Amino acid sequence: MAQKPSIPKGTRDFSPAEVTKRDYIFDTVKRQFEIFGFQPIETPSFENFETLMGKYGDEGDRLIFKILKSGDFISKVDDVTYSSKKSNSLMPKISDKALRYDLTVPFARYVVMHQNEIDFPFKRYQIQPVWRADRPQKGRFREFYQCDADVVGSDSLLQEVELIKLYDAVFTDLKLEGVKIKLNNRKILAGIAEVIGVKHLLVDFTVALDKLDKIGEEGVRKEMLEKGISEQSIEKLTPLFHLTGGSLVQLESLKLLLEGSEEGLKGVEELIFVVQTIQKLGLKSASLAIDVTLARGLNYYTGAIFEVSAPEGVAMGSIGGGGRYDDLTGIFGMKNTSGVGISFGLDRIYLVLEELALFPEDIKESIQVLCVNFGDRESMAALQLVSQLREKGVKADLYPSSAKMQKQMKYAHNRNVPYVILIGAQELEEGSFVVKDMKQGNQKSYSLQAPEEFLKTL
RNA sequence: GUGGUUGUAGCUCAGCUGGUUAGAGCGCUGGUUUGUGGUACCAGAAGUCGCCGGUUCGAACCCGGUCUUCCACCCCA
Repeated sequence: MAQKPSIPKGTRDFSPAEVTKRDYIFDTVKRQFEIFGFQPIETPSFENFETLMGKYGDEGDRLIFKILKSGDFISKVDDVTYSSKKSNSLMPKISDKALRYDLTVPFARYVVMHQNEIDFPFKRYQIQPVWRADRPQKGRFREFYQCDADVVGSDSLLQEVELIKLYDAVFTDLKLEGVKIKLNNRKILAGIAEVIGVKHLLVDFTVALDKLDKIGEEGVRKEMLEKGISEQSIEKLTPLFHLTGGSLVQLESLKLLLEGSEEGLKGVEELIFVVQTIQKLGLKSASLAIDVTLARGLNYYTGAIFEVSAPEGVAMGSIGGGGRYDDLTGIFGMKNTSGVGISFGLDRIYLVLEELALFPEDIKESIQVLCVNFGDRESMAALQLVSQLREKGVKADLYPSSAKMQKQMKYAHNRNVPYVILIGAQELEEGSFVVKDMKQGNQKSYSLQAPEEFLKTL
């Protein structure tokens, strides 16, 4: 009985055409990473259980894929734990490894373990798959690639500026115009919470504020009330909902609002520096804007927060994000190491490029030349020509069997092969080969002695 | 994790209130065309109706479970 093949929920196969397009994005991103001075590292696909657990909050722990221990692990669990049926206490007894959930925590682990061999500031990039036991939706998978660039060991605000320039450079190379880079600062959020007297509810406060563009001002007020924030406090936020003008104007208004909060004002100063510096340097295709409601990934960010959204008109969540974390390596015992990083959502960028038809035409070609197979004698000559072309770096192939001409032509057509070479009995006698241009439809004859004449036209 | 949604030929989908042999378009194979693809015409192959169970004389259709898809929440790339 044949088994019906299937793949797990939230995972995908990639066809040759898809891999080619994904590689185009990977290569573009990698090139810019290296141009900006980042170095690649890789870490294992699974880590020790304790390395990952507790780093992403309760919600994150739930989404981590755990790997079962080997051997007869159940028999080693004591009866009390076993009969308690509590997943939390049972988990460490049956699992001691887990699949990588993101690239940031493994990177922190890497930095701490290799601190003696690293020259700081350390700029690294990493492009590897990560796994989350999430419920899949469009653009959300259980296995997907993350693509991170981080700098550790420098608290200079120039790094924030550099990372914004890096975003711009990558999206410019990908011909993706109109990307919006949104910028905020955790210190501003903390400052606002302080000023309105809800410092202890910072997370609830920011989570609610983050939803402004989704549920509107009324929705945010309602959610804040439900989370236990008083009406008077919420009332003080009113100017926040109506910030207008350019980034610098908004930051000036924020200064007034944050009077009395040292931390908040520091956050504003930081953003003013970043915005002004970017204005001096200029951006090619992306735009930068302050968004005080931005509050993603609050777990470890301490300074700047970035989020990148697709150009207007494309229904897609964020296609990148990042921020500064002053104490990421602290959890592994290495203090006072500031880091800042950004991430590209490759799978989503792929979907956006696809929707806007921005993949270059020429990456669709699998091979440049296909030789038609006319039989044993003819194909020997064809194979020799194919070898010569390959030595010149031309992607060339010979159809493996002398199938019907129609079938071979159709194969070439379906695979988008731009040139088909014909060497039949007649050509063999004349010592020539015919090249058919599949786009134009015309064909031309060349001498087998001088294939470089054909090479010139490629 | 909560609530909802989807699943019929390789692909996109039709199939009326349960009723005999389950349909279309595209694709595929062959032919018109034995040295020429994309167009046209002709013919053909291909489906355990996601899976398991139940109701019924009878289920693609109704009911339960399960897997999958997509959506909202949660969270996030």
